[in-house]
Amino acid sequence: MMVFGLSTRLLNICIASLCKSRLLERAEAVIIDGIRLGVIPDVVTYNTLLSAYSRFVSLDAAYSVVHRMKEAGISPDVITYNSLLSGATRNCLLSQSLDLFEEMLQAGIHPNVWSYNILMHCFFKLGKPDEANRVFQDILLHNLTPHSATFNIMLNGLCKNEYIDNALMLFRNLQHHGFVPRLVTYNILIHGLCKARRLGQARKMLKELGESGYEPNAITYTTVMKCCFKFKQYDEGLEIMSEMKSKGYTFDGFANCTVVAALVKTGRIEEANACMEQTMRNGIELDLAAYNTLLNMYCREGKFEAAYKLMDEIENGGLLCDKYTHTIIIDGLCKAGNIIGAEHHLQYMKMVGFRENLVALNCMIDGLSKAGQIDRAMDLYKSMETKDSFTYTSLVHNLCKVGRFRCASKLMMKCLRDGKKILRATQRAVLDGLRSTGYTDEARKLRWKIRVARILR
DNA sequence: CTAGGGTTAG
Repeated sequence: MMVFGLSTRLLNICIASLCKSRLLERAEAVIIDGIRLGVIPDVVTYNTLLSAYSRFVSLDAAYSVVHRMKEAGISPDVITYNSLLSGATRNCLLSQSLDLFEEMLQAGIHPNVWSYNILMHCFFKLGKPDEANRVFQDILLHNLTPHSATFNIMLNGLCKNEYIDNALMLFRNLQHHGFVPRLVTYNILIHGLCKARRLGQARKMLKELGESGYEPNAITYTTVMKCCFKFKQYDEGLEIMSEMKSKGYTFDGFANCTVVAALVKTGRIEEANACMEQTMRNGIELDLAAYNTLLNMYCREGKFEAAYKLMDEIENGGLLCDKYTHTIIIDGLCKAGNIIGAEHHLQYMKMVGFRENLVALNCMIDGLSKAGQIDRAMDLYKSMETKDSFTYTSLVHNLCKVGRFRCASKLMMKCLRDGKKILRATQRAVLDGLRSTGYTDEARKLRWKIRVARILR
């Protein structure tokens, strides 16, 4: 008995290590060998295997382990259910999660704090913060000791459901009761603040993070950086980028795309080049999004030959150019004043099977209007299935530039009726234009419409 | 077992 117990423990250690390295087939083989030698797998063995299948393979594969363990006469325990629950929640099979929870209760298995943690997470994913909060209260009422993850899940869920103020309040309250935030906690709140455009508070939280003795990690940096770029605070974002670099963090593929795109957008081509090269030196392979980023860089430099060559390389390397690739080329050609080339590429895009692409057409509209072909831009606009605020802003802006204020005004009214917003500067250009050319009534009418639209929104 | 993710247009 003693020998068996010990052997099963050893088996489990071995299985855990194989599972951790995702060597599931080897793990299965070891279990079979073990049985042959008389080592009986227990609930821990199956749970370990199940959790790995759920994480690395599929939920169905995890269920088949449950089936096998039941056949072997072993009853699922709370950990079995928690693994299934977290798998279902991770895969957004939320009703399945709720069913599993119910099933667990029916089977007479008492949920532990992790079961409740996952359930909370599930309710947040469902967009039901009230239900999640009820679970949170349940944890406290059932005298289950909350784990620090319990609080982090709660805070994250509140942030994701746009209850950032509640999250902050809970955070302060918890701190007051002795909760020691972890780095994750700060990252959660900083992301929430960034998303809510509260950059000042995000900055303060970043400072607090430092004062608590933590060092921002790569996640902290990329969160804040991305947020700066999103709100067009490029200098600030780039400053964070260099701070991140100076701390010795390197970019992964995702961060690299964000940074290079921002550098290109702000005309810092040299730096963009350097960044791209550094990332490649770090052994990160370029995928399609990275190629697209590089392609955009070539276009902005006017290196169209290099751009076309890169497109060939992409497709020869087994990747397929996507709508981003083609749109980047079309926009690049437009910006370089090569309208004919851009139109050709638009045709080509259609030919290789892409359906009408709003962004590509918007680029075309902008290109045509800037190249003095505003009537053709208007024709294109009329032929479009869908329009958005870019379409309107681009046309209205360029109509103003050539002094066609009444046409611009009409288009803007249509835009407002469509419920699309238009850049403030462009609105002003139309109003000023109408007034300066004597159409004060029209200006007044337009102003009224703008106000109404603002109230309705 | 919770935190960030990339690329295009005004």
